[in-house]
Amino acid sequence: MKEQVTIKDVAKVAGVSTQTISRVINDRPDVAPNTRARIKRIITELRYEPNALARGLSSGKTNTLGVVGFGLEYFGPANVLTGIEKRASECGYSVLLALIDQLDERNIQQVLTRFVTQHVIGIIWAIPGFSDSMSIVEQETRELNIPIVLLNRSTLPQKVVAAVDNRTGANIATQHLIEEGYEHLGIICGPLNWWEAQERLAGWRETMKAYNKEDTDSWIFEGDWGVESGEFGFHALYSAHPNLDAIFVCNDQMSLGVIQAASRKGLIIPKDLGIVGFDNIPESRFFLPPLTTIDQRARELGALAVQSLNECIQAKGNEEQNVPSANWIHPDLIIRESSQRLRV
Amino acid sequence: MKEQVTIKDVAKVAGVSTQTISRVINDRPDVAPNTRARIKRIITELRYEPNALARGLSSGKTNTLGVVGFGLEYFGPANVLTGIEKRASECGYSVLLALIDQLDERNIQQVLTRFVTQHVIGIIWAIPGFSDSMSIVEQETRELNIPIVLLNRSTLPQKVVAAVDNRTGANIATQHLIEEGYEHLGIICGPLNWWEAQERLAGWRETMKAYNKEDTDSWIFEGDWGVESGEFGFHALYSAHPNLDAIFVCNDQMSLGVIQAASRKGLIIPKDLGIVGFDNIPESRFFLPPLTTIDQRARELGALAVQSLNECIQAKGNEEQNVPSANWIHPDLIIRESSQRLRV
DNA sequence: CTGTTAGCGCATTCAT
DNA sequence: ATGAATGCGCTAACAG
Repeated sequence: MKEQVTIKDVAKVAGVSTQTISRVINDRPDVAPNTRARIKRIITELRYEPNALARGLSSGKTNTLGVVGFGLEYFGPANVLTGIEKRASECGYSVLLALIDQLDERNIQQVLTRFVTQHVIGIIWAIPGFSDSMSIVEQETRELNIPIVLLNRSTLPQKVVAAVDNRTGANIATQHLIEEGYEHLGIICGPLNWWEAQERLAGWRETMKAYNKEDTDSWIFEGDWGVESGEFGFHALYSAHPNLDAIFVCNDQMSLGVIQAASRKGLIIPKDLGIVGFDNIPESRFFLPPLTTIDQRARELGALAVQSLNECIQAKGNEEQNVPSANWIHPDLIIRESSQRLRV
Repeated sequence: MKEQVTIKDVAKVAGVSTQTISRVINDRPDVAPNTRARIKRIITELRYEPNALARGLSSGKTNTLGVVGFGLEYFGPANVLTGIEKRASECGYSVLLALIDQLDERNIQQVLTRFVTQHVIGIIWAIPGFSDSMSIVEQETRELNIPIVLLNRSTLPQKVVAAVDNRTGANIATQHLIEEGYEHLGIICGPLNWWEAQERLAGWRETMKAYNKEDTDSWIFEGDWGVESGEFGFHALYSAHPNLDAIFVCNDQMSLGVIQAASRKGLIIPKDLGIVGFDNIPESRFFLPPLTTIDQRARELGALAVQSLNECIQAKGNEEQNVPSANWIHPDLIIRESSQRLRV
């Protein structure tokens, strides 16, 4: 039973008061240089580690961030979390993780309560923005008085949001297809109660309009992010429009379904059908053919979230000014074979 | 600025001492039923939530688990973490997450120190067992006096390990191929400094031997889990053994590489080449052809880890008996088209 | 069944 | 530049 070394033990050995030790471990300026050095030496010798609980209780501040996550089995969310953890630990924060699968009020309250009792100093809400859940989240977090950053959702008054610029991503993808010479473009989008799916669809529409391709409604298929819905989507669009020659597929899983369904129909990709996906999952590079796709840079989104949260935390110390803002990650187009008609 | 409601406030309103409140929130038996009910009512009315920091400091125990993870961008680890978080929150634990990418001594110490200062009540070490890192981990965690469960690695004296039974998984996979009538089996395994890769190879060898297929060394290719190494592996094995008719590929990513390389060579799967993978990633169901694979049940492994840890924690309270043990998850064979020669 | 006393390890506020 | 006193919110140990 290794007894814990406390600030008192260090003080006793150093022959000073506990306050001085406290000053040293908090890097306060008002300690004599040689005293500080001596104390630091003793601290390492004794292997003293400050008790985070006591610190938190006494100061009213912890160095713990609460992170609410969703769907870690998917590539994007898992990478966001990785980015969050990395940057957080770089900033000296610990990460308290809560995963949610159902966004009902009870779950949300439970998670937030846990965070409050643990006195996290900030919260990152890394849950996809479902249109039907906005109000609950907003309501529950409003009274919290803990800085919070929301990820990948529409902006909210008084809230800080960090997100991938899905709309621009869709612009880039669509434009790329058009510039490769494809003329009859469809889209297979995600479930439209997801903010991300809405944005990608909107971006596609914008670009289509910019190229004078209006009247696009019958060229839209709403999938569910799964491989199978890519297959369904392809069949639906292709049978409605036999002249279909390109599809912007709003994630890589569904793209896989499209590739397979189209190949079975005898279509050659990219000659007969151009495809651009979204996500850049590791496998997409090895699809047949390799998939052109949009890289979300999810890890960087995670880092950005911590960054933004950190600013809120600092700002809170200075003034009671919780600067609401939106911070965007600009996605990248990764060009591979599935969209390159010109090169064939 | 919402002031925190404390146990004192509740006590004052209830007209009792803080001790009684403490007893109620800790579900101690020695409180009069109606007093308890009254206090509970007041607690909800006042929206009182106990301060976890104060509790931890005072009692010397927290309800926080430390989890060290690795490679969340892969399906297995992400699912293990999901399983951990779910079961942990069911058991009333909070999860403190630390991610590591490099297993050097500094990183390990840093993570463990963070956990110690936060006074976690148990640790789950969800890092793949690399043969070269065993000693460090063992050494660093030996003095810790915090219950710890290690995941997916060889057993260690005095330590609790929870793992997928990779060897049996490989047995099942290999046996399945043989029973489907394949005769000339190769294996593409993972990096052999991974415990999991070693076990799968060992399982394959066991079964091969059981079917009187000895002298297998030239039928082994060591990959790196990536899609490309599946391609390499196939080419290497196929050129060395043109009569190769089946491969046990030790993860699904590499299986994808094999499928593609073999298809390009004109081989028909499963007629000319049978393939069994490992992991059961969501995409594997949609490979061409759909992949027969071993499901690790990673989520259940995560749950099992929490379970085991919980037992350690309880045991520690009762006696100083830290029962070392090994807890196994039995993997499942998922039969799909890629291995079914008989049905063709 | 309930209350009193003491203290967990540290930071804050005032001294000096 | 350093120290003494006080309290953060809660629980443990004892008393009654």
